[in-house]
Amino acid sequence: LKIAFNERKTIIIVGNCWVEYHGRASSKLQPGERIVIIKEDGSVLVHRSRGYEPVNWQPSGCAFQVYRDRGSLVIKAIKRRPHEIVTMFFDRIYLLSVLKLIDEGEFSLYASEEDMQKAILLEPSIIEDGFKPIDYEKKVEPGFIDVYGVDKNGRMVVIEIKRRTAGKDAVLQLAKYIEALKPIVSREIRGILAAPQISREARKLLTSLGLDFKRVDPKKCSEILRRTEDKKIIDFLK
Amino acid sequence: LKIAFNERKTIIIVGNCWVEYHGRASSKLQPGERIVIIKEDGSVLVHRSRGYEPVNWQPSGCAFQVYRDRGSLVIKAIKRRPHEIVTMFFDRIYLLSVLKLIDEGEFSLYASEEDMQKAILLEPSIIEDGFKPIDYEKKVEPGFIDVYGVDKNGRMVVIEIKRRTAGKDAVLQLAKYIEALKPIVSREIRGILAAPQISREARKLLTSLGLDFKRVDPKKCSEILRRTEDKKIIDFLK
DNA sequence: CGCTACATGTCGTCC
DNA sequence: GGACGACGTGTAGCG
Repeated sequence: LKIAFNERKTIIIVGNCWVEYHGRASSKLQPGERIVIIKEDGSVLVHRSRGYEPVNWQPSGCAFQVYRDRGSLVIKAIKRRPHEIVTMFFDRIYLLSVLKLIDEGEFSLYASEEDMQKAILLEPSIIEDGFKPIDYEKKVEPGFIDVYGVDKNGRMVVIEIKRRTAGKDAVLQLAKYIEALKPIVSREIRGILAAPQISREARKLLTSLGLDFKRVDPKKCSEILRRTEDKKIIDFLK
Repeated sequence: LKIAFNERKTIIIVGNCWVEYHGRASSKLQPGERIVIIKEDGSVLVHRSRGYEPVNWQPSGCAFQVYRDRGSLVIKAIKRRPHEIVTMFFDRIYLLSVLKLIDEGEFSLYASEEDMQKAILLEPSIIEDGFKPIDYEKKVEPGFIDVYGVDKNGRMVVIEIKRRTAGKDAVLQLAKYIEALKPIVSREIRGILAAPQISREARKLLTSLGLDFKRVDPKKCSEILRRTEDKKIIDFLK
């Protein structure tokens, strides 16, 4: 097992164990049968029989100590910054598997907020006719403006993008950016929240602040992107 | 395998697979060797050889379809609300384990934000001398106030608790609550952000809004809690 | 079911 | 290394 750690293999252990954690918080897990995965990059997962989330874990970059103590196998996973320790005690092991996984497969995700941003820049009419983007990820005092530009009447437009139902936090974020821009830009500033949906309360707040909402579907955005990528390839081949 | 699903067992599969996901977004994972866990409550995890997070997953409550297609094992995990499908294709399986995990062990976590809240209510002096809490988790228009009360001079105090370094969002949250209370409470309102630390920018914002910061350590809070629990037991035994 | 806020969130990214 | 925001965030709690 120690050799396995040194050789950076992936380890699966199923057995009866109890776990302690100390770090940003502390936790204790009483004995029970669990699945433990220790990955080659030094990440650790302790999974119970239910639930998506691990009950205990450690992100990648751990150092390990393995030893026997009164008939139990003890594995310590130690991390610096933040300093955190997960200690696992096993008294019975049902399955122990040491693997070298070969995994070069590419992972691609579509319809993220980034896709929405790209789609708006490529096809600004999904916000409104005549909208012209000027820049994106623009730093202003309170943070970054997703996209800004001018509308068909030449008014400045600030856009905040959310890939899911926009809540009040999204409205406050948009309002914050506009407030920060007001002293810099003397012209009138419009704010548009672009999201697939908006919560009732957020809508109220938005209206009271004189800002706009524009329904934008992440899926459609990713389609626009792919269509445009295809077009690029076609243009290139011409 | 189908029987295993019906009997609500926990399944571990290690093998060469590719995965598709469609739902709120879409994703594709090219072939590679991975660890797949299907739990008895219908949650699914696809783990690569690195990283804390699963590359694909499904929260609990999935329905499953299992079949063979052109020499590959196909497992579909389907979820309603939101409607999402993860499809896994295996062409080689190195390890297949069907388990019934017995896990009744209790899990307890210390030093959460809830612990901090309880500690402040039990020992208000950790905020400041003379502070008297009135209520907690109080609903106001924009959300819930963690704790509020009065200081030694009878001024109203609103407290926002954060278990880690407070950022600008925490300051805005506190400011939001105070704004909402101003029309209701005619008296002066003080706002205190209670957290182990505060970011430089958040500090500036806090000061400019005339609000206060009080350093509170989550660990110390959990100690106060346990001390007080011990005291309760001692009092009970008297 | 919608909304709100927490989380040992984790992770990327920019300064 | 700190700060900040996104995430298919997940999860619990409340109306």
